[in-house]
Amino acid sequence: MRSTHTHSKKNQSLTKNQRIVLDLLQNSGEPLKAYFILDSLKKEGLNSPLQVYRALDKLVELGKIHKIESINSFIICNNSNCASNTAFTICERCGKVKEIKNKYLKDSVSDLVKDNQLEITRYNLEFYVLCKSCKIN
Amino acid sequence: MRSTHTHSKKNQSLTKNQRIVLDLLQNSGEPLKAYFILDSLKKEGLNSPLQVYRALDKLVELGKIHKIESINSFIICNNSNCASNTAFTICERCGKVKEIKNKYLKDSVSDLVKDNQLEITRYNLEFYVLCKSCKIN
DNA sequence: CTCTAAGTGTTATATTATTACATATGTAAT
DNA sequence: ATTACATATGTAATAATATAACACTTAGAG
Ligand SMILES: [Zn+2]
Ligand SMILES: [Zn+2]
Ligand SMILES: [Zn+2]
Ligand SMILES: [Zn+2]
Repeated sequence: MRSTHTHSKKNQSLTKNQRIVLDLLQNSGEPLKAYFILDSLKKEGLNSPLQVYRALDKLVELGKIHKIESINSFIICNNSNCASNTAFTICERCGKVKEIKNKYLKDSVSDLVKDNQLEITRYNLEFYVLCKSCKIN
Repeated sequence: MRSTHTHSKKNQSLTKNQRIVLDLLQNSGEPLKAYFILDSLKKEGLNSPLQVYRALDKLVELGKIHKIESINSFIICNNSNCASNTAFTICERCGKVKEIKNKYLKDSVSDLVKDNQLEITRYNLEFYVLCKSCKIN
């Protein structure tokens, strides 16, 4: 059984623009910038920044992609359960980004913010690291 | 004993531009945007974005201020020991920002990222919340 | 004083993101 | 099939954020 059906079903309700932007991010796996996405999808019929930003906004809203704020880039969600909570490691040296997969993260981070008068609705965690290969070299 | 001396000593090595930008952020206490800072300091002699960005860069480097990535804003460090590690709560409703003061935070967050092949050099944590007063209303 | 590193002033330009508005499409009720 | 509504699209213009390049100045170390 190929994954084609599952994949298309999962993305079934997406519009054409949303789909081609999502596909690009999915195939890339890396964080991409909005104007890079625009350039890459000129041939697919995307002509203006707004078309890209609208698709990105919707995909973020759906939790299918995340925005990495400190590098103004967007990346496919690799975790499937983070909603609008994001946690990434970003290598200071090579720029490689990895989403942190830790299903207990949400509970853990809530404990960090002790003030119980606050209600955490979502979070964005950016850990700058030296990645495995950059640490060696 | 007034704090004037301590304060000026602490900022002694700052240049004129760095000082006036820092003073503005210190007096404000709120996150400010670069171009707002520029407008506010026209009368002090700041004429171009670059003058502001250069001062901001230096102050960030010195750990005296922080950049809050998700709102492209800068805020005075209210913690004095965070170096380039930042942790904020941002109210989703009113936008109020508070720096999280928790001296154990660094250790705690390191534990979150289990992969020991990674070396965390710094972090930027943005917790979106409903603040005390917004929660009530 | 001389040399150097850091900072300044200025203009221009690059990058990131939104406003405004007219048109089109999907979906559900009639 | 027609209407109504919400959502998405296409396009042009512009706003907001940030950096490059270059000539000049200042502060400190030796
Ligand atoms: Zn995710
Ligand atoms: Zn690396
Ligand atoms: Zn701080
Ligand atoms: Zn609030």
